[in-house]
Amino acid sequence: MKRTHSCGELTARETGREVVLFGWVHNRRDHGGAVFIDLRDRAGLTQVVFEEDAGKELQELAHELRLEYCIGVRGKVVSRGANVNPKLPTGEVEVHVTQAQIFNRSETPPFLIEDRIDTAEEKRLHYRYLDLRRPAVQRPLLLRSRANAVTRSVLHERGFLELETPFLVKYTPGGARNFLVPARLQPGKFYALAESPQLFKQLFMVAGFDRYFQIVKCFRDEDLRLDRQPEFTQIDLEMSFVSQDDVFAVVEELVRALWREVLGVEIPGPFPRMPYDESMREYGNDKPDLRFGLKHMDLTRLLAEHRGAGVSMWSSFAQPSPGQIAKAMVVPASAGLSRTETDKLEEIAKGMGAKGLARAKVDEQGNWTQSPLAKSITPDARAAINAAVGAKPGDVILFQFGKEAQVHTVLANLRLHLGKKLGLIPEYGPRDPKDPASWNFLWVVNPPLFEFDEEQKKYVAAHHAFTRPRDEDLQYLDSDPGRVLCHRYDLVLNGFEIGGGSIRLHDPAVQQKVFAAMGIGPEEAEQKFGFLLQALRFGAPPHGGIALGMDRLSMLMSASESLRDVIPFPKTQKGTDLMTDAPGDADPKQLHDLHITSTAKSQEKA
RNA sequence: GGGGUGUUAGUUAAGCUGGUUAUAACGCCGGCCUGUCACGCCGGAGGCCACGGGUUCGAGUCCCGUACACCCCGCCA
Repeated sequence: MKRTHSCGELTARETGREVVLFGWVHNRRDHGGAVFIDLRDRAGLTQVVFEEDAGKELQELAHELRLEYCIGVRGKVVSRGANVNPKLPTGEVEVHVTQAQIFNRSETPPFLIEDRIDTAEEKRLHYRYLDLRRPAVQRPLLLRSRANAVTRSVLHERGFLELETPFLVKYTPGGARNFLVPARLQPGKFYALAESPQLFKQLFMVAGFDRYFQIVKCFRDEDLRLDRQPEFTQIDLEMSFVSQDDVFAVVEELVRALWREVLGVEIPGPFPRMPYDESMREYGNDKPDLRFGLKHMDLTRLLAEHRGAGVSMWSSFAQPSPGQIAKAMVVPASAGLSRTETDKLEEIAKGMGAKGLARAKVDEQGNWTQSPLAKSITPDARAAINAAVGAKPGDVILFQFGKEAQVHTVLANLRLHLGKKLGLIPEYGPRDPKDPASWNFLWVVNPPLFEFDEEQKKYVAAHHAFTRPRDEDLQYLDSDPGRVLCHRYDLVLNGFEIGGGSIRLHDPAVQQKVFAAMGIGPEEAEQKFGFLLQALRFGAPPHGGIALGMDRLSMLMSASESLRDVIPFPKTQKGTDLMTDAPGDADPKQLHDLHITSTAKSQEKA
């Protein structure tokens, strides 16, 4: 038998034709006489019928069929007349079997292969090849395949060359933790798995390739999250002789083509931009979800003006102290937040390291109730805060104060939590994938070049050491490095960072100053980044680029709940593969060949 | 490293303030049934209640620990 059609394509047009279908038994309805089988393949379902008068042999075979048997049938396409099944695209017809073959029987599957996925993810991952049979599990992967095709097409069209870079690279300090690979041929030495092609793509620019892209795996040995896997895929690109606007133009064209070709949605451009500083100030992170409000208000200066406002836990705010801030967020009266619910918010805040969650409910007179602050707050300060945050009667004001990063983490997450709880945004995914307004794209631009490392008591690169400072900030490189902003940009979609990049620093003189600001001398720089620094001295062109997270893009486009849903064989939060049981043990011979000794406590062998 | 949620037939769940035989649906097995499409009807099998301790006359239920999965903080662009 040779397959003539898929299980998703037969319609009334094929009536009367003899066809051969291959697939899996999706469902069976055995009436003793006639046996109905829903035959499934990637393309869909077709009802095939073993009729009572089909002959003894066929009848016996039909009764033998069980779920997930892999079979082939030859038969005639027949109109279902009055028995049309409107739920199936192929519901107008059925195939009356004249010949059938069982290619392979199946054990009873551990879960049903159906669209409704309520099986524990642990189980699904253990039998991932069965889980992947589910049409609903296949759908995001089909979408991703399409996105790959569109990406290649758009970028090739725009003159980008698809060039490959090594995975086995030299470890470079800073940034994400690398996976290490022992080098058998060089005893005691290690490769690192590339966390990104960053340095190599810059070398492509030095080499004059002008425009490079790659859909490429990256590896980072960091803790996992809903949107983070240890190996993931980036659409990585780099361009010579470009400004930030040039990069944005290409990326917006690519992203809009993806939404147009894959989802059939026309996203308006250009995408809005927001300074990093504004994002941190109003949303507490660098990837704000602008589909809803609940902005944060900074009260640090106000508290200083009111000498701590009479509240003992705010007394340290009477004098401004670096790194310490006070912020508030207003939950509108319309949210109808109960006291219990507010208490629960405090638990969430504490879970994120907050000491507590001071809050105040504003009454008709502007007084505060249900609040530990109510007694001590000075009336002046209360009125000033009410005015600053725009609180109306019935509103609840939530406060966080202390270390800047801590305050931002807590308030940013509370904002997201409330956005979902109050129904301002869905739990996950876009409200309506077909509605352009459900997709909030945003460029977050011009973050600081350096951040101050409290532990090392010095400035370190916020991104990497080769990001170009803004020209107007070059004057502060020596005097006030923290003030220098740079040509770094992140693309944000619905609160997820889906891409990030920068215009690179190609001027050796400025580069030297940047290193100096971080306390890195010429020798140390040479030792850490030697080959790149050397390359930049041979007439390197101005260049810049970006990397887009293909997994996150696919997750968002397919309205999936997790990155795992767009990766065929994902890892668990502890980095294991429940199907293959990776990572596994290495035997002593292997370790010996690799010149490796394990210091891990030896595990009991079964 | 830390916080939270969960773990009961193959699967998904119920199981109350601890009480003697741990339920249901789907799946599975057997039988019956020409028109079903979540087919139907009759019968049946199937449990280390995640694991290890403890409290108790008695633990699926309460307590402690461990493992695993998920979400989050730290970490990570």
